[in-house]
Amino acid sequence: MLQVAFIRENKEIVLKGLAKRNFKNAEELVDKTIAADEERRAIQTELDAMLAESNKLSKDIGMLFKSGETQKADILKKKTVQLKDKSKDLTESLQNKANELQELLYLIPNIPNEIVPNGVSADDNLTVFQEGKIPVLHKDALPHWELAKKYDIIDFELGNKIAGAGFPVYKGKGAKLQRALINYFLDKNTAAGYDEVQVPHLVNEASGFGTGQLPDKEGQMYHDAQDNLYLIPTAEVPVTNIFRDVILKEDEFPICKTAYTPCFRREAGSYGAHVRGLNRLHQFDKVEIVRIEHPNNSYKALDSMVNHVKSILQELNMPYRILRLCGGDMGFTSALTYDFEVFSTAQDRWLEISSVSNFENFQANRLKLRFKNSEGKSELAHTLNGSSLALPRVLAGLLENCQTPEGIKIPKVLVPYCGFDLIN
RNA sequence: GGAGAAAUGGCAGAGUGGUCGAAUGCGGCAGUCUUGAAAACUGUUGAGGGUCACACCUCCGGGGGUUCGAAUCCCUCUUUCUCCGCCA
Repeated sequence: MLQVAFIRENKEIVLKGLAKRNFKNAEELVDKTIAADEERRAIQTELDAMLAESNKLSKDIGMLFKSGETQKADILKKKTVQLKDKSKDLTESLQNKANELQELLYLIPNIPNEIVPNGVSADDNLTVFQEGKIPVLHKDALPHWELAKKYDIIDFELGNKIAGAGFPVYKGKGAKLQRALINYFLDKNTAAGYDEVQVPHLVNEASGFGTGQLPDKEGQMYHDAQDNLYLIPTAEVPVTNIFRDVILKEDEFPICKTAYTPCFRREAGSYGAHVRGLNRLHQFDKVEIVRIEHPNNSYKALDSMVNHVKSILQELNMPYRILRLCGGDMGFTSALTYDFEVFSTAQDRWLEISSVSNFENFQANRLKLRFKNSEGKSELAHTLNGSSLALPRVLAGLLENCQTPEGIKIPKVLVPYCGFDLIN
């Protein structure tokens, strides 16, 4: 969430940013927020004055008791009782106002970076880079869900039986290829300086709020009501929350973490051909990279993350492109996002396999993730994350693009991880 | 799951109803001394709100209560430790 002080002092910038997101009724919301903040501070000031008086009286009473002047003390007691009633009311209205303000702040998305293109939908995203040769496949080439069946490496029906749609079972070489990809990605990430961590796959409510999945994406997460825990939709949640309520020293930057986790998404409302096979799942594997950065360095860090993901796709020899998301297609919490898409030759379309974002201090504000700056003051850090990489669509692209009449040729870099170079 | 103990500032650790945002030690930072460093000495050192700046307010695991007044008493939740039970 944005800082109230920032909104108060930069209303025009905020409105301009929201306009880029095609955000409806922006000015009304911003004005309401600023008003709520002003009211909150007014109440706070009034309450503070009352408490100050009450504190002073209590001290006086203490002294009077000590010196034995109990009658005088009793008179003061009566006064404080009155004050207490009033301050109780004020405390309540302060709480209400603070909650109201909080609710309003939760509704305001992050301000897009200058270079975010205008636009309303995915069609308006800007292709900033493209690389890799799109292979010409033999005429009997198949989409990955057919290949999965043909070689018996992924069983969607079996997953249906055990859990439901969107929970595939990987078998044999398919399962091993999954494991190979995970290890390969983790090795690449750690070689690039990201510390590997293993984190919980369930998180509490505070963590959900910390990274912004709550309250706005409540319905997208699986929720265990009994213990009030959420299955993570991405490793971003537990990994970034490592730094919730943390004040870093300036020399601790940069913080670079990588984690493999399964990801769980309800994907309520998805349907159609675009969710076939591995295209959209309720459970999938992903290796994530997360960085905590000094504000001065976060965009440099974003570039380096983009280059890192590039290098992986180059090694895998996959045709891919990089999109700079437009205002209308960007996530709620992001200031700048680059999506990576792999071309799926048999489906003749691009599949999103990675999303790399700078959240600036939007998440940090909720997380209370700060650092001591050179003046010794606490300042919000910047958070970034990206997939490096999400498995299912990499696998889909790989199966489709690497198919030959003899079978699926495994990219060279993966062979040491799999122990085989052909699926047939 | 049962029984007991505990949770205080970066860390250790005092504080059981009144000038306590909190002794003391360590650590950190700044200075003195030194060619430099160490040692020693001196000072400084939590977070948030608020203010032009002060003042002032809130916070001693979370929430609630008693009281004129709570780190301190009561209730509750969470977490940690010890013992027992169960167990990959």
